[in-house]
Amino acid sequence: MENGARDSVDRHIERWSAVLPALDPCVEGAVTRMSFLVKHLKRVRQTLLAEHGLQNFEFETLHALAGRGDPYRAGPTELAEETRTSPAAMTGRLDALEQRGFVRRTPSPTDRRKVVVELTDAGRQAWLAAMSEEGTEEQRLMGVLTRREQQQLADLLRRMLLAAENG
Amino acid sequence: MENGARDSVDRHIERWSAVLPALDPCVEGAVTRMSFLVKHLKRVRQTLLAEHGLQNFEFETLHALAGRGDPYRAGPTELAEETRTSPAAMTGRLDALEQRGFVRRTPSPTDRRKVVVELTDAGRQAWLAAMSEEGTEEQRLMGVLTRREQQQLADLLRRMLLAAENG
DNA sequence: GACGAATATTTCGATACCGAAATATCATCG
DNA sequence: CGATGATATTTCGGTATCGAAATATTCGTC
Repeated sequence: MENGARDSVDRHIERWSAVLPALDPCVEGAVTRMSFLVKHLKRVRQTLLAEHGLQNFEFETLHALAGRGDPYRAGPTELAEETRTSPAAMTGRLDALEQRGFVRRTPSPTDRRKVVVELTDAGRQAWLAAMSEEGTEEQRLMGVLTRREQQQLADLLRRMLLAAENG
Repeated sequence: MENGARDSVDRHIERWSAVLPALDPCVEGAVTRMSFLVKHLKRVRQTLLAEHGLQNFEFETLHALAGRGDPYRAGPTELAEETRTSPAAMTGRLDALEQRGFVRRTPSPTDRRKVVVELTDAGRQAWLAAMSEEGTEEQRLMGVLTRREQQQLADLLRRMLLAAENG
């Protein structure tokens, strides 16, 4: 056995261990790999989305909004939390999306501080079109794992995320 | 059993499944959790580093340089690849670090196109000081897993990263 | 009902980042 | 040797992002 090949992070860690023996290879390795995988997926998705005339942040926002289900509505603050961005950034995102006609901003009838962001038909179509190819690279990478391993991975990450979210 | 609590991603996916049944909860869940965990760690690290007067990108660059081992030298391109940033971004990073006296840029004696970036003593001390607290949150999150599970996680991620790196 | 705290959104200034072009140097090969 | 392509780094223009301040509205409470 021990069929596994070494990746770039293994090489990193080997060097680091010589410099700082206290470093935990397990922790450092997992965290660094997550960071690299996320950056990789972001890059690939960016080029894929470009063919559909969408930016990364545009798709992410449409995705969050589409995930709300019918009717596709949410407040800017909810969307900011859902996508882990700042409220200020979400204002900029919505400005761009509204200008393209993908979302509509209307004042809330019950609370005049609030704004209701709604996905337009054009926005939903843009999301669906991008969605068709979106996820290809994710599936390719996850595809190297068995179904059971995919489940294991999701479970391990869920426990970590719970620790992150519950302070 | 089934002790596990639901996280924010589980709630996302439940909504999405109603909208788009073709969605693979396993893939989507793992990827989204990685993205959120990375963002979370970045935020926490940023506040920790601020107490040491360091920015996130400064630490990341010093970290990559320190990881080279003695003598702490590398070219801008190597550092850019190692940190998964663009060469243009690395130029900006090095400008900032050089101005603070944490790195030194000298022309390569063998190839006049190249630049040798070297960690100064001040840079190494700044890295070490930040390193003491750095990794606290990483260890807290990884700490919810057993040692064996941590190893499993690192192994699963390694296989995915290998798929990403090998086209 | 009025006043202060809390909430929701936007504006503002600053900045780290990226892609593409520019610049300079090296390597290859006829 | 000279030309062409590859490599290394920087510059440039544009932009998505952030923290903090500004603005507007609602809530709690006395």
